[in-house]
Amino acid sequence: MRKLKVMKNSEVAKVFQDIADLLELKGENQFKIRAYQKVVRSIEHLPVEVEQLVAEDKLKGVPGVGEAITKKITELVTTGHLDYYEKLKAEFPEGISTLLDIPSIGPKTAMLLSSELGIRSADELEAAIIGGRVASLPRMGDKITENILRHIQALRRKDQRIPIGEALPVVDTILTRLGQVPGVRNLTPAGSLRRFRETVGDIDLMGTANNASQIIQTFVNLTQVKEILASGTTKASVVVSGGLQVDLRIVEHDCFGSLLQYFTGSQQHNINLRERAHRMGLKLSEYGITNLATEELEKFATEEAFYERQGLEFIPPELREGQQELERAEQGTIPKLVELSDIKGDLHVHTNWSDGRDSIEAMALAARDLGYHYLGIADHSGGRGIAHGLDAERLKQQISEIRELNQRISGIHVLSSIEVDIRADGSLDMSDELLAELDIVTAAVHSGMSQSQEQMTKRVIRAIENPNVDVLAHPTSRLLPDREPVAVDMEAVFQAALRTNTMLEINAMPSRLDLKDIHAYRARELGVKLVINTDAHSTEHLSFMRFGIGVSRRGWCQAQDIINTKPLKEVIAFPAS
DNA sequence: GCCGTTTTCGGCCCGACTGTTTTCAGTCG
Repeated sequence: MRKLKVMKNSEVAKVFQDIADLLELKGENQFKIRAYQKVVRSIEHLPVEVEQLVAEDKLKGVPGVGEAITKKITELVTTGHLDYYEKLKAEFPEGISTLLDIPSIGPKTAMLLSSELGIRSADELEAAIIGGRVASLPRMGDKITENILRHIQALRRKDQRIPIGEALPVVDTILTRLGQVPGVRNLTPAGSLRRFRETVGDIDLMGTANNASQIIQTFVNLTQVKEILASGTTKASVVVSGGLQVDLRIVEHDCFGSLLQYFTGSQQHNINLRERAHRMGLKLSEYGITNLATEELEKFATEEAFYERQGLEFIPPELREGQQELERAEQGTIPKLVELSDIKGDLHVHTNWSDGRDSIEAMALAARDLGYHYLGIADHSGGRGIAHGLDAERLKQQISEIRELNQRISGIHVLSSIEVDIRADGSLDMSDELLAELDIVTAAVHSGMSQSQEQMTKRVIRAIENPNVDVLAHPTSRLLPDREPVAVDMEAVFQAALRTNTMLEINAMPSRLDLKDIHAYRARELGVKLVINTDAHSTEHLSFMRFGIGVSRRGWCQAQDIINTKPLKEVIAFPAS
């Protein structure tokens, strides 16, 4: 029997997002619209394929999915078609919902532009504004049309979300400088950056201070500031080099907890939290908690106190995505998430033996400086010509050099490893005999990435099943922001890893973050062992570990789920068989 | 359209900003 083409979760989510947009244009009940938006976010956070849930009749367990949406999702993934959606689309001129992508344009404005002027795209809108046709419409003054033009031009410049790996260093520099201003306290990022999402749209920084104006002045005068958008007594917005917008808010100390909570989000987390509070007779806002009966406002200096007042355990920012975190906090079963300080070593770094910059010894000493107990040297195998990979002869040489180095240095143990190439047919680019001599074998796909899902899945699983392979590196081979993940059945990969006791890597390189958060979640849930590696190509890259920690925390991982939180003995002994 | 420590019906987060108003609609986070 021929299987229908698999519908990816992102594709299902897009259909429901489109439905929500169209219902907005239609002026439908806003709560119905919100129900669809909630489902979109739920699908985007799903750690398994929607198709699998449909097959197992488990859709009802997904937050925000009730009877009607269960039917629609089922129809969509089983037939590839959704009647309700097609009929809805037919009610509107094609393309009109793309107007909603322009900031400052909502459903009312989009419908007005479409019905009065027949506008269906950003380009048509721009021409209409310049031609003066838009000004004749009600509530369309000069300020509004100029604003729309600005947004259209900004969209063309592709001011979009940037990888967290680019944003975080900028933030570090700014926070270090602001931290030197006397009297400033509690400086911290908020928003998606604090939740450690893989990409961020803009950056929100928060803090408390008695002398707010002094810190605002310091902020807007930073050397990396290219443009000041706003600068007031408690808040400022700037654009830094690279086009990233950074907002700083300085607030009173006594309500910092509720403010930080509010600005950390996510939006869905806040909605769920506020609905719950409402049932308790409380109203939440960024200023604190109001008792609905007495109208009294209670303020909170810390997030811990804010959550505690609602009978909830503290929820780490990485878990605030509006999924199951409130129930867990209510039950007091929020896990103690893995932390950077739990990490005892890095099992995937490169040296100048292949495409790395530094020597084995330099990498080992840098790892020792980080407090690590061990370091795995995993240079490329020869099949990857461009990376100056090792052939059998050079690998043997490297093994003996590492042996010699371990005699000479103390405080860290260097492990002989390799990042062996998985060939197109799933065989490995190094003899089993030689692989067996290594402490750890990491395998990865670097070529033939356009294979079909069936081929790629077979290929990867064949590598996983090789008894010498301990780790599968960057399992989807995606690159942020440009290269899509390869087509591979992740559920099958997880099952194979589980069956063969093979570790899956959370590659911490900011352009990879692979496994990504929801994959880490699913793998952990199934009991697959994970390892967080930096894939460092220089000593500086060892600091990428924090990004892998962020991903694993978003996957609800504890130290016990991550192999490289364990002492050397246990790492070498894994897998037991 | 979803959902339940008040409910299978009647609610559904909350506040700020902006521009266009003369009391507020629309959008955003």
